[in-house]
Amino acid sequence: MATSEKRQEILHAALELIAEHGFHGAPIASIADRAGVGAGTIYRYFENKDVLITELFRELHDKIQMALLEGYKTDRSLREQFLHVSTALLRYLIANPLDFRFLEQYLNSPYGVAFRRGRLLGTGDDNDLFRMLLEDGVARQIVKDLPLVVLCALTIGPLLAVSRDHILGFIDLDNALIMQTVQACWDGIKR
Amino acid sequence: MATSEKRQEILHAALELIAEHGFHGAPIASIADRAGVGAGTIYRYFENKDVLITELFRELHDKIQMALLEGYKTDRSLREQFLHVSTALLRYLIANPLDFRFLEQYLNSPYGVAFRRGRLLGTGDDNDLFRMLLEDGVARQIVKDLPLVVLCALTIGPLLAVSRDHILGFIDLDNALIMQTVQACWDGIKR
DNA sequence: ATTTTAGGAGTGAATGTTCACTCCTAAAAT
DNA sequence: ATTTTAGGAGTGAACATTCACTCCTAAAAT
Repeated sequence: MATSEKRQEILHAALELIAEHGFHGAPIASIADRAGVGAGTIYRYFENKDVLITELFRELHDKIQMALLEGYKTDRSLREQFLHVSTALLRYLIANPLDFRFLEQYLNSPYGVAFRRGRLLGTGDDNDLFRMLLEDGVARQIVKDLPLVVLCALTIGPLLAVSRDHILGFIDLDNALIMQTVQACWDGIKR
Repeated sequence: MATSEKRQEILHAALELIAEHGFHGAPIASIADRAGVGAGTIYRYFENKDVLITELFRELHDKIQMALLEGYKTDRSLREQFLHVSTALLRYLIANPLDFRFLEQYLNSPYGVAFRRGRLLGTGDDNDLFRMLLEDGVARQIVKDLPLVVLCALTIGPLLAVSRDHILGFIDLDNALIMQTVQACWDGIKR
């Protein structure tokens, strides 16, 4: 097995275990087992467990940003762009339930708070499509003049919540329901 | 110290520690210390840690339902009732940050999933004001005809998210912002 | 071409720590 | 005197991390 493969195996094993059983259910020993490596090997690739998990999140975040850009047209109306990105996010999350579950675990932990804090204090030029869209909408007076974090709460919040409900089997998020949900989010933030 | 006081001390100590440091930061020994009792004493009042935490949530849930009923008028329009309840929820959460932080920890853990599952499969006659309001709105065609869980996602989701942002210091949820946020939630679900 | 050597990736048993929970003693209540 | 309650040291299990060791590969020496 090549070196980079081994690294990926470890990341993937950690993702699966955390997604399936939460942080509690993902001891290093289990991650090593599932990745097919020795426990000590993990520490050749990652300084410690925290670094492993943070790195996992970073890669996932990038991957999702890429997915949101798929089919994104810069010449559409803001509303259409919002609907596109939101729909893409929902589709990604329900197509990749393991990614979603991990993301949720992460964001609802001390890791996530640190991430959010860094994000908000950042310069704003990071690659967060959602955030840019909302800021643009406020500037052009298409979206309600509310703080960015409130707009995020009104959009990303529900999107994550319905994804969870779908993955847990509480609802069946088919195409029609996805569109209705995304539209409802837009109704909430539009002027 | 009377028996019931001791029980309350234990519950309160657990609430504080979990709110401040998460489940990880609330070992039995610390809970006992903060409550001013011996570790063994806790097991005289609660079968195990799970029962203690579940009980804590149950009491908190009841307390919040009571707070939502404060000043609730049955003769107002659905919209006004929704705004009232949502505003009351926001006010309660930002006035009781420890309660909020605990609630969040709980709902985003395996406990919370179990709770939500029980809730959705239940008969619907439990004392959940929010849920009743939304169901009523759908029946009277005032609210979008979406599954109940989606409507919950569109309302409770953002409310919890902005509360968190306020408590973490990312925004200042003053009266004006509370009203705007609640109104935005309504805009999202109204027909 | 064959053997020797070096280096570093990989390992998992051992370590020290933390945890939920138990159990026995002592104090308080009856 | 007897029963009930409280306490906290003790217990074993689970955990992240370490470290002394084992390969394996590929370069160097012959």
